[in-house]
Amino acid sequence: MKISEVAQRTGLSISTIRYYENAGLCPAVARGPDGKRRFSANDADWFLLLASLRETGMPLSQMRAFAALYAAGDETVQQRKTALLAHRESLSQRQAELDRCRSLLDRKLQKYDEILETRE
Amino acid sequence: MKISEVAQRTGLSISTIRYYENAGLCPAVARGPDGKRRFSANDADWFLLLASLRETGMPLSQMRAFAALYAAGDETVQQRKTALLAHRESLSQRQAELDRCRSLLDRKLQKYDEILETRE
DNA sequence: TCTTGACCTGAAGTTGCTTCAGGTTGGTAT
DNA sequence: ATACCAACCTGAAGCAACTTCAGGTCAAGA
Repeated sequence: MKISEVAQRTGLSISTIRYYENAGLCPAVARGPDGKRRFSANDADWFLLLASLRETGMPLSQMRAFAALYAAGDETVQQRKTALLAHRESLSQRQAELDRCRSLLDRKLQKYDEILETRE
Repeated sequence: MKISEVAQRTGLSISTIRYYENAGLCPAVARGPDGKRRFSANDADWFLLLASLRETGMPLSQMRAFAALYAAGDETVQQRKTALLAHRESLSQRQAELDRCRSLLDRKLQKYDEILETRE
């Protein structure tokens, strides 16, 4: 799979994919004889997971640690599970916070409506 | 109100508050005779709104535009309302995206569980 | 043949903060 | 009185996570 396809599937930009590889967030990606990256289906899946982790606010440093576990093979599944569980918890908090923000915005919008009505 | 109190109320750091003022995200804050910032209740409320906008992903450039409308007075209420409605919409999309990420994480966790069970 | 498009690298630029160095107050303990 | 401390100040540098840019390779199509 070409880098452009991985970008399409994951929603990451091509630059970001290269940046992530360079930052040690994935096992080294294979190259064709022309020097271009050739992604396996596994690679693509991994980048999809990375995209979700990043989107939900995991810092690169944690993602790097997670990638190291992945690279270390099946014995680390338990640790990876623990990491994901912790991250899911922090995502919940994030979502709750966003809901609080939304209701503040809603209250503000209501005030604007009152002002606009009062003014006829 | 002192800057530390505003920080407490809004969840913004003291540095961020100064940075925001400097970046033109609020009407100039009054100073005491000692040169220290003295925030009015309005100032504090404004920073609380700024905090919510930022937390929900609005870029500083948009916040600056929004602040300019605020500074321009009551005639801009309609424009501010329009801006907030648009932002609330983008927040909805963000939240939907986070939910998709969450379910991807959940599927991944399930796979981990299967691996761990299979292995007894 | 020549140009176009997709890829490559390494470096510089951007956003949104945070941290640091160095300086000024005002209140309290000695 | 004086010594000290915490809380504030400014301007500059540092940092995370990208994006953009400059310059280069290569295969395929007009």
